[in-house]
Amino acid sequence: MPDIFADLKWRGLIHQTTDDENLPKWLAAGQRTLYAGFDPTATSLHVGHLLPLVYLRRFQLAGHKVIALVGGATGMIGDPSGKSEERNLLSREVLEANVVGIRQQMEGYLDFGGENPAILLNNYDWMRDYTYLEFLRDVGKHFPVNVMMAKDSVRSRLEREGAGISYSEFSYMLLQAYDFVYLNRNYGCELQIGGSDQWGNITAGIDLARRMHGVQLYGITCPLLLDSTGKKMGKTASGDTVWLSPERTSPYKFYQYWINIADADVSKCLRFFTLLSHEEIEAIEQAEDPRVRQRRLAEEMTRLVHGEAGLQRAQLASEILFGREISGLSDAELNEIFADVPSQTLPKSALEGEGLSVAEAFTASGLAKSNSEVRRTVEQGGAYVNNRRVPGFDYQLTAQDLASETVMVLRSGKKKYALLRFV
RNA sequence: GGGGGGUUUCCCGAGCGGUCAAAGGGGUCAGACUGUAAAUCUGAUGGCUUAGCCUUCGCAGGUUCGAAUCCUGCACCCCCCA
Repeated sequence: MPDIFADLKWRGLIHQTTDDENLPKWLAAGQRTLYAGFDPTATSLHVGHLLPLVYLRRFQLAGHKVIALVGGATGMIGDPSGKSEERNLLSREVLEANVVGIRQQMEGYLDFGGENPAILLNNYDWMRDYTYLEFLRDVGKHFPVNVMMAKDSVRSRLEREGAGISYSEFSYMLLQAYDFVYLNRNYGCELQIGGSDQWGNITAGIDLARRMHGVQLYGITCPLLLDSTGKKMGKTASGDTVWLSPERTSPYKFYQYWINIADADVSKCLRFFTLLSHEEIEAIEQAEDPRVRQRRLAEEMTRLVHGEAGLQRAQLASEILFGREISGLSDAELNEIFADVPSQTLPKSALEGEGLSVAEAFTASGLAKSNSEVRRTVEQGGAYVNNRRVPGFDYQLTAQDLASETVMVLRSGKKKYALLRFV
């Protein structure tokens, strides 16, 4: 059995463990069962979820049994960990849709077939029929309030002026603690992994198991995903969340996200997210051309999330988009390459006669909000049509400026593209 | 309840009767350099039919040839006293 603990350590993926001494040996001694929980706060997972997901995958590949738990029940309450303010409750319908979406995505990352299949569970299944009275007697009885108050997630809220915490969020940890105990009883699960903000919830589960059944469980937390400037990762430069579903974040944008990872963070990302071996990663880190690191990272990540076909598409699009003048391509090719780029449709007649002013074209495409903005961009040399710089604000676009039969490719600055279709 | 201070363009923050679309910083955008980086440098940053015009300085009125600047009322915020 491969030494999973040493691997995690090498990758910098161990933040804390509940038993530094025995955990490595215990893991090395045989197949263990572990779980990680996922909050169904949206219909899709995002880059932030990838860390625990790949974490589970690593364990699975090392021969351990993994459980991915979707929090259909816990999501109804909301985990206060790492949140500075009380959260709004999600409606039941939204939650159900989210659970469905997330379950589907999980299938892409873990192997649910084969010799050592992963297990996918939803805690709503065992919490649904648990009555309040029974729960208080079985579980609540084992939680000293003074201990609960001391947990980071609760204390930081109480200390924060004007924040406070509701009773429901306060008792969230009981639910997660009980999940662990339930999984232990029914699936032999003995280890929980999560982000460092999950420490309080994980130890709550370990305490509960000891009190209820006298068993010893374990926990490992991984570091929070912060970049070198201390900001949470997983957002594009413009602040959009990087989702794992191609509908929400196109393979092209996803690929671009990783290509644009800062030098200071690229090593960490390679270690955290990819399944590449230590030797491979070290070789990449020492490559002559520093861009190899980002390219390789983007390649691995896009292949993992969007498959080989998605990667091909993203790479082709990137090549064209950051290349020279766009010409000699057909509608079909352009539509393929720019599948992810926002587009607007205008009547063909707009290009006739005088033609279409640059101002109209750029505002219609959504690349600029006002004519003044277009004027500025053009005057500063940042406006392009088919990757050719627009010579002046007075320039009129005609059928001559089409990149293919009906498509015109507009660009503002270095990276922002939009398509205009003329029909 | 009494007294004082505040509310400015995306944010912070100057301005205290005309030279104010409003200093400075941050952010953002664009350009150069580069590696589709970082750092740096340059420029831009209310709108428009752009040498000009129009709308902005909490809200509503007023004084004045002219108001972000003065007066009145209202709303919200902060501080001090009770």
